[in-house]
Amino acid sequence: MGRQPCCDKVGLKKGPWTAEEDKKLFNFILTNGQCCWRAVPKLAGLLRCGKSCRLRWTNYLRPDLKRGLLSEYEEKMVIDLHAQLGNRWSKIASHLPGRTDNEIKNHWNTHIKKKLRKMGIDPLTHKPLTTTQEHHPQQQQDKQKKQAPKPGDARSQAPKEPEAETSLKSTITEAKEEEPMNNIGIDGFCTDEVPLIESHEILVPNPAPSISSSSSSSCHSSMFLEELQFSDFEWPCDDYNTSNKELSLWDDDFNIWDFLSNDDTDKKLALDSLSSPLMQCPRMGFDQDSRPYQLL
DNA sequence: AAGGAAGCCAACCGCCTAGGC
DNA sequence: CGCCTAGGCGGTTGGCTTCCT
Repeated sequence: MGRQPCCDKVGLKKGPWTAEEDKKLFNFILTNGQCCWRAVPKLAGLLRCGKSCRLRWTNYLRPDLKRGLLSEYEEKMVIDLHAQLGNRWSKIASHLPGRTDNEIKNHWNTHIKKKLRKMGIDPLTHKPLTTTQEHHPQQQQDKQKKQAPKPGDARSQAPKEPEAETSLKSTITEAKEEEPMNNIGIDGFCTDEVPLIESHEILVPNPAPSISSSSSSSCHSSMFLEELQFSDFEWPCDDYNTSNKELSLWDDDFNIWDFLSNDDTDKKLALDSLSSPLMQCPRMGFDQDSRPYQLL
């Protein structure tokens, strides 16, 4: 017996998300947080399956996502991490704040693989290609696939977790040292400044002592959450195309960090609540000076 | 300029695993 | 222990864009 589908597929919408759907999902998650994805579409008034909603949120709507091409530094990180972790995209993504596993996987398949081959490096093994490999890369890949333990698994290609994690730190440190100072983020928020904090080290800063911990309540900022729902914000509905490039949440017209930048502590508090367990969005938070930081 | 080919990437599918109940 | 769900993953698809002829 197979598993039950994640949802009743009859009458559910598939394909590209519309601006309206995005808005519904975004607002729903903002007000209710992430919980029980199966129930989300129903409660949010969407004709989508829960899995689709989850993917849309994690891959596109999450406020802490970076958009755009991977920087050279990020590419280098991906290559290094891939050499150590194999095709464990989520693990790799967890070391690149604001990037999703899908995004990294796509970038790997479309850009990095080619780049490495061009450089004479086998993207699978990260070792120099032999002459025959260079001439028949695809053939070689197929061969390697057949020799590989069992599909699925990339997991088996990679060394076991602890070793990988240990050697990883040196690689990351190394890569960080080489990173040029060219990726100052919006409003001076530099992604380089993102502390590499383990999950157990995550603290939820509370800039305004008078307000209870963001993790304990979601209601203290409800009015600001309302504001965060962008009720006045113009969502490009009609001409919203499938590649979603017009969606301006993160583009020049509107950026979540821009939204934070105008020294409005209340807004920051509201968004702080988004980084609380309620939102289960542990990559985002604010430091003592109310400067945003992202967590791994 | 037009049309086909190639590239890109969001989204989906099916399967697996982990964890909660 | 078994069931269910979320999350993770590899592989794939399909629509849009860009490139090439």
